[in-house]
Amino acid sequence: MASPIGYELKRAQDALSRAMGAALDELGLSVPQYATLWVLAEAPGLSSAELARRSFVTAQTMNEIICGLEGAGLVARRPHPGHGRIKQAHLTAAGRSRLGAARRRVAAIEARMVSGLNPAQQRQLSVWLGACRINLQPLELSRTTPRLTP
Amino acid sequence: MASPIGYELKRAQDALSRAMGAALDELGLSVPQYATLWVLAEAPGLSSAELARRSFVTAQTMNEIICGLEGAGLVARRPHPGHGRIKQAHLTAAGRSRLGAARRRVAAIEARMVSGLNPAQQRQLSVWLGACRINLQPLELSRTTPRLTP
DNA sequence: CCGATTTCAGTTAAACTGAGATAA
DNA sequence: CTTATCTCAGTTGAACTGAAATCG
Repeated sequence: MASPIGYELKRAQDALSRAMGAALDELGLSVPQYATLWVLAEAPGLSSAELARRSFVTAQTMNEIICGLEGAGLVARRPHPGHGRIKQAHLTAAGRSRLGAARRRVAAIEARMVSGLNPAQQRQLSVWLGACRINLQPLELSRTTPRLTP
Repeated sequence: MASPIGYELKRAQDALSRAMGAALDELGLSVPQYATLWVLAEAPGLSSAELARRSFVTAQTMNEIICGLEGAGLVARRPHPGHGRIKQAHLTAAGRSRLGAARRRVAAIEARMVSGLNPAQQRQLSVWLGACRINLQPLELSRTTPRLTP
């Protein structure tokens, strides 16, 4: 057990998180904000609650993230037509532009991170990481998808 | 860019961190405390400052971790003979026993995490993760090893 | 005086739980 | 009445910076 795989995983993610944080900070974005813009670009009109579910955080946490983005003018929210309580979020023009800049920076960092691996190896690494996550999920499956055990 | 590798990395580490946190919590340990016990078992007698360097945190953060471990009776510290200010930390009998129990739980979690991979693939994954970390380091190299640019 | 170690105090980022108001 | 959404308020864990005391 010279250097456990969990240790390598944590160190690698720490390094990525730091690099992304520094790059996004220059754009006035936090990592959670970037992640939320990313989800919202692919699924416009989601509610805060739905965004929270897809990002694996609580509704309160997502509310804080969304409020920050709204205050910065990157996201706008409108009441759902015919369902007054729900607020649908979507990117503003500024939000799309900022996300584009952030994407480019993050893509450059990720490219540097896997620069020693060829495309097939990069795919393999991604697949293995996905398998690791899934292997660990069962124990907390009831927390993230409570609907399966009603 | 369907599912970026950085996303997979973060999700996998999140899952591992949650699983470890839950398992260690039952033993009254936090993840940083476990990591410190681990380092200390392999290098007894280290000072807080040296432990901080090896764990990539500030001396203040390590002080908090060590004080927690000392208060729980898992670590004891004695003044360095002939160097009054330095306190050398080492595991107590209780600390060694607790670390053993924690190790077994963590090993079980890591084994489950990579359960779909054969030993060669596990080694490959570990190597790639190490490469990812190193590829990201140069930009913050001056922070973790300031001695290289005096 | 300088450098390293320890430690007190305050702060931050990012999550959390609790609780309340509202709408379907 | 129940359930889901949104949001205010407080808390937590784990990091950080600043600053002070001590030792060699």
